[in-house]
Amino acid sequence: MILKSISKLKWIILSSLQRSYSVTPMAARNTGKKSASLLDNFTRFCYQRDLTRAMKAMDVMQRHGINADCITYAELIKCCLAHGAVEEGKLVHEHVFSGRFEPKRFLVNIFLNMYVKFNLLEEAQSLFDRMPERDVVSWTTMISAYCTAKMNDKALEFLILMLREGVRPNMFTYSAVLRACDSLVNLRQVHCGIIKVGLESDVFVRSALIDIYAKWGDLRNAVCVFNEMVTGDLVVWNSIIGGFAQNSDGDEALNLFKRMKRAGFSPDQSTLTSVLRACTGLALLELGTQVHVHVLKYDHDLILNNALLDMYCKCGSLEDAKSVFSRTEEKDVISWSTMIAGLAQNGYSQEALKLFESMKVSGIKPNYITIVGVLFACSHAGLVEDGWHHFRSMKKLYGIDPAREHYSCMIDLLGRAGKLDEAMQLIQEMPYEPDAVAWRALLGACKVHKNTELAIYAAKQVLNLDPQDPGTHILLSNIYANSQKWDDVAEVRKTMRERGIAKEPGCSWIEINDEIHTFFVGDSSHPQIDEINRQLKHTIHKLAGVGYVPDINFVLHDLEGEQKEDLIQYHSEKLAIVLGLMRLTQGKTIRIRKNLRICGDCHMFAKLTAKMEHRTIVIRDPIRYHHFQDGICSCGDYW
DNA sequence: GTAGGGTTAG
Repeated sequence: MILKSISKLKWIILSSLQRSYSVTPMAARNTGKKSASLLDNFTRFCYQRDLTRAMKAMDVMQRHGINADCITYAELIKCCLAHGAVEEGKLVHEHVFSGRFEPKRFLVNIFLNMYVKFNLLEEAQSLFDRMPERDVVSWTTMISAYCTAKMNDKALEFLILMLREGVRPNMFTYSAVLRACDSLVNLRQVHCGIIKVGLESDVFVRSALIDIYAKWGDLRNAVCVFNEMVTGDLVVWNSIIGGFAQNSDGDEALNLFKRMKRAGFSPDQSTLTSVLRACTGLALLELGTQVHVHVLKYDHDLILNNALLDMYCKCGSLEDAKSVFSRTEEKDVISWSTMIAGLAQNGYSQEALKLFESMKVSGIKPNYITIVGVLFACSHAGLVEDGWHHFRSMKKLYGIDPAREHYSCMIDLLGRAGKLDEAMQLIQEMPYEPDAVAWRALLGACKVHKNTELAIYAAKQVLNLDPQDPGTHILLSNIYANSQKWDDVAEVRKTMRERGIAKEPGCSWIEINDEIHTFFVGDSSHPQIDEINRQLKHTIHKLAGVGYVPDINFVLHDLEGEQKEDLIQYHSEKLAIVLGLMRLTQGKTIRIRKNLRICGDCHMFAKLTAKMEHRTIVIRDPIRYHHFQDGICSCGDYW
């Protein structure tokens, strides 16, 4: 009833205005005044970002056939974008295009951009197709849209089309289109184009180039682009630091971070996230904790907090991780997955599984990475049935198809439980071609459960898929040696020589008072090495009293590639443990990071030392975490 | 009016 009255009233006003418009000059002047005030109001509402009133004013203008200027409409679109008002945006589009009013090209570009921002790619494309003239902004908007939609081919095709139409791409176009380069080949082609038009020095283009080279693992070229930096820019620094951090070169990421600070730049959220990632990779808890202080400034940055959480988890500092996790108010799937995997990797399987239940209660949907963490937890707790349950129901409950990674987890789980036949069966039945990860999982199981025959088979499969893997070559050679198959040993060594595969030297490092102490096997370069050796002998002697016998039969467990003549007592982690005992105050956890898998003897050494010295020792190898406490290890002697 | 950098597994 009320609505009817309003529309009737509107009709009366409108018709009276229309009538008066064509009657007398005086009335026309009045109407002119009315239009002016309508326009005035409309303009004011647009600039005030008052969407509701602006839309009402536009409605009246529509009925009067009045149009504002393009700049005001542009303001209104900004207002729609700010409010996420899709329908209103469409109405403005209709209004502007409905009369005899001809919008300037920049306004059409703004509508184009609006559709892109609202994820309405089809509408954007249709508007683009109808544009009589398309300038560099129109093309760039479309290219950027296709990049965001990960339609790389389309984005690159548009770059060619625009060049054909004679429109020259600018720095906006190139910084956008670089994201679409999905191989080093097309990246180099686009890079050539950029150099040709002299846009390589633009900071936006430069950071995009560095980023995409790093994403394709070509750090050499990323550094080349970076080194030509003429003007400084934080994002360019962040691109190169992030590039190294993401490519597992934490050392170089941290070096660059120091250089960045010397160059006078203050780190922002993105820098700190990459620095934390570098700390995570290197297991540098002290440095990571120092970064935490700077993170406090960005309390609500979820990405940064997730990186911090992961750093504490991967550095084995679960108390800090839990504290960061509980203080994170708006947890997302990554926060939950990180914490679940962190607990599982550090040996707290039951807690991890409980947290998974809490996650579901909280309403956050697990993703495939979450499930990897859950299966990992089941595997470590020996929960074969629970593992099968999660694996079999993941599709039904969470809509996630089991991926290779999930199969590898299940192979690990079955293998760990000694069910080698079932593990092998799963490899054969999985709907994917088994990869090196799957075979390595089986190999790990064979190693622990001492199934030499299957171990040889699995190792060969790993080497078919990853022919350069030094660890597996050494392991295979050791298995043959153990079985007295000397011809086979010689064959493996020959293959390694031919393929130029060197034994990677074992290396461990420990952080003490901001200093990183690195040890290689049999290393004598450390300034305190004599004292360390004395202490090591002393510790071994004391351990002998509680039953420690150096395990020289470490064949199936020696992944170091350290031959028997290398005295196992000089394995790098032992040196690092001893330095930790000497330099870290009683009660402080000894945390060691190692580049290769820990050997059986060092594992036993760490277990007994932890018990004898009443210390917690955490050794993180490239795959597993080992928390030694009170004579036992969180890995359950399976690694 | 169009553009660049950061988080979870294996």
